Amino acid sequence: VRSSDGSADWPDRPRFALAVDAVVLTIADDALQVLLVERAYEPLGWALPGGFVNAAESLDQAVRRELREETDIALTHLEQLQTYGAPDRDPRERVISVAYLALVPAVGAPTAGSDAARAAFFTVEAALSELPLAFDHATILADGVERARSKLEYTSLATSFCPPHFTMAELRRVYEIVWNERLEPANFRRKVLKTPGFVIGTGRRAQPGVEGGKPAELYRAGDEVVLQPPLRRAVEEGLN
Amino acid sequence: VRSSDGSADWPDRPRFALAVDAVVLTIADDALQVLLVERAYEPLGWALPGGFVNAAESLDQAVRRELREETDIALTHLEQLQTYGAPDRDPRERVISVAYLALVPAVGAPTAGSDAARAAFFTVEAALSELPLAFDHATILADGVERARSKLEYTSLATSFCPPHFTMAELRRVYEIVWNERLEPANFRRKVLKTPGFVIGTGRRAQPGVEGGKPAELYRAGDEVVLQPPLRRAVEEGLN
DNA sequence: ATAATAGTGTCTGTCAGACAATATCTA
DNA sequence: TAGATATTGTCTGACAGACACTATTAT
Repeated sequence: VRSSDGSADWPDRPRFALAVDAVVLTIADDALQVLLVERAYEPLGWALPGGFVNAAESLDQAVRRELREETDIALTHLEQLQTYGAPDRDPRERVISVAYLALVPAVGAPTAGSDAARAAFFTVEAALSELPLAFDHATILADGVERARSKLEYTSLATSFCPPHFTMAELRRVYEIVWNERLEPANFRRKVLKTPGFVIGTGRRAQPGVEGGKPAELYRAGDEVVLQPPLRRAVEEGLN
Repeated sequence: VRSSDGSADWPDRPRFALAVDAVVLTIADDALQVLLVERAYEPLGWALPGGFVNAAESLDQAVRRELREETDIALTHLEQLQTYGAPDRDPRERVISVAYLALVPAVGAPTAGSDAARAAFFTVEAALSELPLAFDHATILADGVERARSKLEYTSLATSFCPPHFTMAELRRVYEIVWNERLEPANFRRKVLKTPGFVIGTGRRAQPGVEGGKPAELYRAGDEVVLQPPLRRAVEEGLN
């Protein structure tokens, strides 16, 4: 063992191709959706957006660069997920992939930008059960969704799915969709408002829907904050 | 963007040296300790154990191989922590490091095995404040300790620090040392025993200490289980 | 008996689940 | 007005913190 390296005169260490891949989640049409791109080269099919890391850029820079080419959406949250390095995960050559989790507010089309062959949001359910995802991307996606689910429990991360101004019902809907479980509006509101910094009330109110109803107060996201104690989801179920 | 690769006829992608480094934590002398090795090559000094990944092995295999050369302790827990890839984190050449967190029961000497120049356990406090750790290993260590601290809250991971048979006081002591905070014995016991699968009672009892006292029941670790709701530590404090 | 450690019982405050009641909008 | 959604209030059970009390060992 040579604690992370040999000596300077050991240039014969193996080198690896290094990629970043992103699980970009959003909420649209009352469902949790993930951004996928259609591959232009073999193996064809749908895959997570990503690409190879350049020689001089950091991993964060690499994933932001790749996503900027995919979509012009502002990433409201980006965190490293895990690194996948099974020797045969790419059939042609060994590729190490550093996976990221990104959350974006609901938005229209993925603005198939620049050289993207095709990019589109799919429901997570469809991506995992109907599409054959390339490489080990189904595993990465499942891990990303599980990370998002569990971080909603103990952080205020859910606001990353929301637009700049949102109502309490919209925020609650995020939880209900991600957890696939119904939450009591009154109790949810109490918990969110009792957590300092989770949301910040603007004075304004939303337009009532077409059905009428009392106009809801508009909030904006606070700093990311830890919920102590956490919000709790019932049981394991749903996908993955 | 080319979804994680270009084409098969694009062999000009950059290649990177890939290392695994491990934060190996244990509890000894009433303190949280970390395994460090003394580097045999420049830059000299102490570092986390680790080494370069071979061309055909998985990341898990690589870290287990490197640790087997360091110590013959059975790893009771091993999980991937995060990947560190800042372009200048190694002064000589760019090296991507996949960091792992390992927990081992208290044990004697680190059995400086095989080609290890020198290996020893240091208290985390000393490693972070007194030693200059090589590369970004201080950051990795701090991240590993924080991961361990937070996973004690919501999983039964603490048993990984214990020998095959342990008393409730020993398990509680793990929490007190890692969190640097005193826990109420009665309440701790109630919480642990009320969580199905956290510990399994053996019929046996420990030898009373030299001071006497009622012999404590011996338990062994159950499967890793999620604490719902979690055990709670008071506030952020201590190291990191 | 006394000291020391293990283990039990119990009171109390906090908080989440359930749900009733009130407020404010549209049609 | 009725219908819909937002918001407030309240009752209750689960559970953690605090701490007194009992049990079993050594000296």
